Parts: sequence; C-alpha cells; structure tokens
Amino acid sequence: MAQPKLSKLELQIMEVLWTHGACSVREVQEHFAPDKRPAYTTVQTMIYRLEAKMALRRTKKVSNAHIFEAVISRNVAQRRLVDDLIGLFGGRMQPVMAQLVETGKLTLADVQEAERLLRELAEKKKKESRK
Amino acid sequence: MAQPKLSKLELQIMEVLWTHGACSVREVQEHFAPDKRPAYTTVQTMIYRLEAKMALRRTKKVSNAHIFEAVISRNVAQRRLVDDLIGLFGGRMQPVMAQLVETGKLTLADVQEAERLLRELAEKKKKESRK
DNA sequence: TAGTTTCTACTACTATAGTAGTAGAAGAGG
DNA sequence: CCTCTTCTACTACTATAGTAGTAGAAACTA
Repeated sequence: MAQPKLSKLELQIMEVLWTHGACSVREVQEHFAPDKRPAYTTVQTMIYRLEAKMALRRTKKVSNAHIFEAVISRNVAQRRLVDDLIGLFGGRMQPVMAQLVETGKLTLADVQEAERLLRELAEKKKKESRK
Repeated sequence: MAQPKLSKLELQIMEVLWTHGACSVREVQEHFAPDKRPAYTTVQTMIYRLEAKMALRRTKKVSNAHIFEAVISRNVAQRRLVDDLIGLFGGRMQPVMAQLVETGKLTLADVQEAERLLRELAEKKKKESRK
C-alpha cells in the first residue's frame, strides 16, 4: 500500500493533524465542529485504523495519552483522491472543469494560474527535447 | 435520495448504459474489458441495486431477459462525484487544478475553454444586476 | 418434447467504514 | 492512599460494496 485509500472521516482526522500538528485523540475530537463531533472512541478507532494504514504514527506520550502525527502529507492524500476521480471519469476532465466553473469553485485567477503552469510545463518540455 | 451515491462499479455499469443505451445484464457484462469482467451474477446484483436506488429501470423484455436503461444522466452522476470531492477539499480547488495540469489531464484548450466560460458567466451576471 | 442454455430472483460471504460501548490501567487531586 | 477522571485496547454492530453461487423458470434446439 503506497498511498492507502483514506475514507471521508479518515481524511477529516488527517486534516486536523495537517492543520494543527501532532494531537492526542482528545484534541483531534475537539477540533471537530461540536454539532458533527463523533464520540471519543469513534475518533480513537479511526486513528488506530489510520495507524494501521501508516497514515499517521505515535510520536510521544504526554501523561498517559499518546500523541499522533501525520505521516502522509496533505498533498499525497489529495493526489490520491484526484487520481481516483480521474479514473472514474476515464480521464475526461473537461466536464469537471465546467462544473467547477459553473458552481463558482474556480475563479478567473485560479484558471489563469493553471494556464501559466501549463505554459511553463510546455517550455520545460521543449528545453528537454532540445538538449 | 435525490442523487444517490454510486460506487465505482455501479458507475462503470451506468457508463455502459450511457454509452451504449439500454442493455440486458449479459450485454452490460460483455462491455467490460475481458480481463476485468465481473461474473454475470455480480453484474446482475449491481444492476438490481442500481434499480433499488432508481438509477436505472427495466424498460422491456426481450425473450426472457430484462432490458435496463439509465434513469440518472451521466451529468447528474458526475456532478454528484465532483460535489463530493469539493466537500473533501473544503472548497479549495486550486491544488486540484494544479495536479490536473501537472499530470497532463488538462490541456491548454481545456483551460482556455474554462476561461471563456468564466468570462461568459461574468458577463451574464453583470447584465443581471443592470436590469 | 427432452435436453441444453440462459435468465431471474435469492442467498451468502468478505472487507471496509462509521459508530460506539466496556474493562481495566494509569495519572491527578486531596 | 483512595477516589475520580481520562486513556488505551478491545470488542461489537450496522451499512455498503464487491463478489459470486444456487434453484428453478423460461426459452431455444434438435
């Protein structure tokens, strides 16, 4: 398992570690919005499962509580998600773009940034082939 | 359930119906690549589940076999997928774009089309507020 | 019409995800 | 030291997804 698949809740827990750094089970739980906060042992179970998947690890103990930190980076996890989506769409990402634009999830700046990136990549490729 | 969540395999089955039109269980199964073709009854089970979710329905019978057709459109299903992804990313889609560009899933044409769409939308909004 | 093939309608088993309870160990406070 | 609180380590149950087998009906086919 290079990048194990993380479920929704698992990702939310990783998100806490990514944004707040190493945490105890209790701290992770308390970073959930009060109205959608799972039981303490639910968080604990998910953390144990993430540990089994080697997405996080125990770093130290504070009093009798374990402190956990992310092993997998947010980028790696996100890549995995997007790759899955690409698989489901058979690689045709244009409709996805269209939807993101229509729902306002992409701004003109985002798109222009992507365009800049593309041109940059094209440049690099040209240089590669020239040498 | 407005747009029930469809799993990977369920989507692959819907994909067959979307691209080839109404099919029998056998036909759906045979549209899978031979090396990753599930057993006949596996396809049948998934079709029954899709029927329960009202993603497809029986249209007629040919000989003793039922013929199924999609009820949910590809667009609606794809929208659902992308919405889920947006949820997981907390709406920050810029990294997703970057990844799509880097992995070559988006061409310059795709991005420019998105840009055009954005400008069009901006125009429309301006007109709206003017009247 | 008897045998063969093909379908349907069930049933079943496994893995994963989400959810949480319980027993007992271990600190913390007085 | 005793009690209260907090944690850990297990166990457990449900739902969904993936996978497929079986019994019996139905339709071809010689």
